[in-house]
Amino acid sequence: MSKVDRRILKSQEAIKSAFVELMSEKNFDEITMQDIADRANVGRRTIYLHYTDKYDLLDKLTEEHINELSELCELAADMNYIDAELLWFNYFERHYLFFSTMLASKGALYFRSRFLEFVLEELKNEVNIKEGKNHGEDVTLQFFGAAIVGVVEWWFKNGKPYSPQVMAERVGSLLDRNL
Amino acid sequence: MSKVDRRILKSQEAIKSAFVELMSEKNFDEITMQDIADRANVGRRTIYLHYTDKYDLLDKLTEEHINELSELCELAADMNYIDAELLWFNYFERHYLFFSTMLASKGALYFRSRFLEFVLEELKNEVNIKEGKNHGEDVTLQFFGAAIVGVVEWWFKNGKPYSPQVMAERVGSLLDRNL
DNA sequence: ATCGATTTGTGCGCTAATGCACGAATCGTG
DNA sequence: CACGATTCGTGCATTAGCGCACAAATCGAT
Repeated sequence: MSKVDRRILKSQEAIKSAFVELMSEKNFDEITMQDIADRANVGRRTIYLHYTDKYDLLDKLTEEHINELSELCELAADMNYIDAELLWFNYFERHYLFFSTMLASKGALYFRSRFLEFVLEELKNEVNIKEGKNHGEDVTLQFFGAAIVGVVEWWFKNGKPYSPQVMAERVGSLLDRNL
Repeated sequence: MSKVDRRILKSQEAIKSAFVELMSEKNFDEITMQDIADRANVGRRTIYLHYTDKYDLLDKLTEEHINELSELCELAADMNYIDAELLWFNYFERHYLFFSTMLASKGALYFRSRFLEFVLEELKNEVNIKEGKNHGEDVTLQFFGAAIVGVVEWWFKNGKPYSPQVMAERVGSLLDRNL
């Protein structure tokens, strides 16, 4: 059981938080490594101990969240859509700053496309399970993939007008009825 | 110009903040060094790099704030009592958690007595300046010293019922009228 | 295109923090 | 009082972070 040194955890957490904050204030392209270091209160030199560059930082941060969502999907394997969506929306709410910032950001389309890609992957697993609905699978996937990403974007951009519970019920029902 | 290494500043800040938080939850005597380390997310070993023990921590923290208030007194040397008190009450408000915790704490009477001692010192400077009012100087000092500490305590214990401005006006007027 | 300013990536020597271990001290219970 | 559990203070080897410096790359203005 390898325990990660606390200093590493602290530095990484500070860097990640700083990055997300800055993403809500500036375009990705405008953010410098020194900006991140200043906001994180670490040496610029330190960032390079953990990340190759800011693209690597964005990538790793994205993958972390996607891995978490993926694990939630595994947990949800035996659940109905509503309960599964509730896990997701609860997760989105807990990481509000991250998701709202990333989905809103003008200079980081990368995140949105990666998120869509992930959602499509998960949907693909679901659709394979339900045999007999193979008519235009690609189109169906893209349709619902975009719908899910879109509704999450909408939820954040509009300041979460409904609770995670309500969102889960509505999105879950839509998925149930169509997949 | 000696620049303090950022790691030292971060560790000290974390330790001090953790200590104040814990003081609002437990008696001083019940707080262990491990409690502080855990809350501060630093190694217990690290605390000893900066402080001899928890008494030293309490002492240093107290002296820091008292030094700041003392500097405000120097700034206020040419001001009337109301403006001078405003500087103090603004300071108290900015350090709300510290002062309310320390003045409320059952296990750290040390702070209250040190604060009183400091207030008495400052009052002594003021009373010396105003010649002709030497009747029962010790009694006068203790009277107003306790009054000032008491009203600050009351302010915090009652959740700051008035703004710093109002408090400064009332306390400043009382001092003006009596000293 | 040129040029000065800014940012990037990296090597490096040094310092602060880490976690472990251990004996001493203290605490709480029977 | 005895004793086990907990906390304290400290030595120590190791590691992560620091800040500096510098060359290369990039940016923005002329």
